[in-house]
Amino acid sequence: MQEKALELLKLYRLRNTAMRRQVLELFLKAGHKALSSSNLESALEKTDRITLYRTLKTFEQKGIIHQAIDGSGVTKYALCHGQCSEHDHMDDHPHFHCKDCGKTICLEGKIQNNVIVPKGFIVQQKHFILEGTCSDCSN
Amino acid sequence: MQEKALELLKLYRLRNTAMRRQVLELFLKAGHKALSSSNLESALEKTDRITLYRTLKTFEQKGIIHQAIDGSGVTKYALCHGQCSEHDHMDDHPHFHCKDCGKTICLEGKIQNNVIVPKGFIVQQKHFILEGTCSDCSN
DNA sequence: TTTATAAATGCAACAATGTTGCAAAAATAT
DNA sequence: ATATTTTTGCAACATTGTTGCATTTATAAA
Repeated sequence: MQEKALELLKLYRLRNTAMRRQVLELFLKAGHKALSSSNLESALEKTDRITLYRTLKTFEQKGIIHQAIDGSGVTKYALCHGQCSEHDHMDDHPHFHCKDCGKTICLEGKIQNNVIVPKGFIVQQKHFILEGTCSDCSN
Repeated sequence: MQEKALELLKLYRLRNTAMRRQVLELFLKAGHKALSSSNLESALEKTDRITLYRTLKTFEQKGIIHQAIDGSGVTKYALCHGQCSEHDHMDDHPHFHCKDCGKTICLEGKIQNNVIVPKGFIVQQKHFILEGTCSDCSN
């Protein structure tokens, strides 16, 4: 995991700092699960909220992580497993949000768009959120 | 508009107060456009943020308005034009969010769900957000 | 290996959004 | 007109997020 984190930082030409390494490792460990700022904060040893926010913004801009919109009101991020690039996120997959535990995960598959928008409306991005109960909570 | 507002308050057995009347009138005027707390606040003469939040919560619980999730991080509400009832929102229509002006509107049509969720996951609600440029901003 | 420089951090200070408890005020029922 | 229930408005607080600026750190250059 540590090697992978360092690799990614090098790949995206980002300086190797303690915060970036740790945050990246947490995202790698989380896999398809989205993490909020407070999630990360409690998992980190040394925490500076401001630096964390800036780290997340940097990672998002580079295309390492993407916002997982789940309607919870909390901003969450997940690793870009696909082919996201700088300023061009390709995360057109659905997100599942568990009402019980609050967890959000990235689902497989592309979002299909069969929505007809009124004249003059230009669609640039789509978000599909499924809300319900996850496998951990449904037992 | 005033009559309609009073009618709705009576229908849902809510006391006729200045705040509720005004907020309801603003929603009726907005039609399919979603309004945020701050949107409403600046449109209201006499404003108490706390009372406004409580009013919105009450209206939502009664099924008069529904949250229009748009990924902006700001909670927005729109009138339930369909057949929402107490604690059972039927607002399964897509929402359009304009990146330029920040406006969010309710679109016609039902959300179609062709997403396959992993085993053990139970879907209760769906949200479809289209992001882009609205007709007012695309000219 | 030391030094220069560019980038990132950590702090204070602030803004927006949202919640709870409680006394006072207002709306409806009697 | 009065009693009762609901709603309001206030203080106080919590969370999430942002900006400016001096200090520190990571990397590049000598």
